[in-house]
Amino acid sequence: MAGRKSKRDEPCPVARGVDLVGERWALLIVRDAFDGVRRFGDFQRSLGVARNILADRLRLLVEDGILACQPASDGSAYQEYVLTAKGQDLFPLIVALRRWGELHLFAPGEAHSVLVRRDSGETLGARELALRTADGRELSAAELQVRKVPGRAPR
Amino acid sequence: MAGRKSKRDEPCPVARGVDLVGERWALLIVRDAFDGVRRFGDFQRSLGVARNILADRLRLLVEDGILACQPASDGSAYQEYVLTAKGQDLFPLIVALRRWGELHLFAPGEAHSVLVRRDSGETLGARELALRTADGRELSAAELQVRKVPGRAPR
DNA sequence: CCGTATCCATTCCGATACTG
DNA sequence: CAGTATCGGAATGGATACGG
Repeated sequence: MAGRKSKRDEPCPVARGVDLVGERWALLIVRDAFDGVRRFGDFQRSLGVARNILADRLRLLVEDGILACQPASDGSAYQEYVLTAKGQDLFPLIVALRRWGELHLFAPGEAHSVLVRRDSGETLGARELALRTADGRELSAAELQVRKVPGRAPR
Repeated sequence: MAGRKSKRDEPCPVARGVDLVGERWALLIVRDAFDGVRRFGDFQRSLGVARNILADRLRLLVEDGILACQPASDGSAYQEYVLTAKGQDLFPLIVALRRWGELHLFAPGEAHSVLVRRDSGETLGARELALRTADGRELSAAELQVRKVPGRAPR
């Protein structure tokens, strides 16, 4: 008579998204995957998560098409986990979370990891990581609004 | 000897962010707040969450400085919950999640809520909701990289 | 209408032992 | 090294009753 309620059928993309990646480990695993981590043990050491939990989360992410499970790349007889196209599309989400964290979750001057350009090494701070229209103007919450699906029950 | 481990001291802004808003209800409450929801009962009906859980999450979000608890705006003798500046800065995160959901979590042609411009009513689809540099070019994962904090134990 | 308090089931998580 | 199995404790979530 308890337990979580699935939002897989909600008409709001945010709600469905939370259902898949709104869990404490999912986004951190994806973050590590963007960082180049592929092996079970490397995820485990990087995250400090219990192995059973990690195995379960990896399985779920593969089920949801966010990670793919490949036989191996080096000689190892084991699996490696890489981002699918769907998983790679989570990049802006990770960046948005990073930006918010940089802005609000560190004391002034406190050190944190940063995004840099792979070629030039140039650091991208919060200013450069904004949500913009094609003409480079920042999108603000004030000018936007959600239009709900008409023919749906309110809940 | 179990329970969750806090990531409040991690040097990665993503990890710290997950610690605050990486929970099943937090982002949905924030989403509703962007939608103009302010009252306890309205959150409750919109989310379908148990009242004790909602009260707890609202309290946490206020503690974390994401929501502010104001005495009232109409005559009601009760509270209302509005986004602080820190909370409003979560907008790009919500949008990124929405974009990903729109792209990957709906069947072709399936209806979902959309973002529209408040003035013109123009719909903003996934194409318009990208992460861009100031000159309007999309930022891709391939060209970026995370530089970790040097003087930290790998954990 | 707005919350708080309590109860119970389920889920989550960490530690550890175990198998290949 | 890469997982699986199991256990106990903690957190989560839903229902409901209660008081302001």
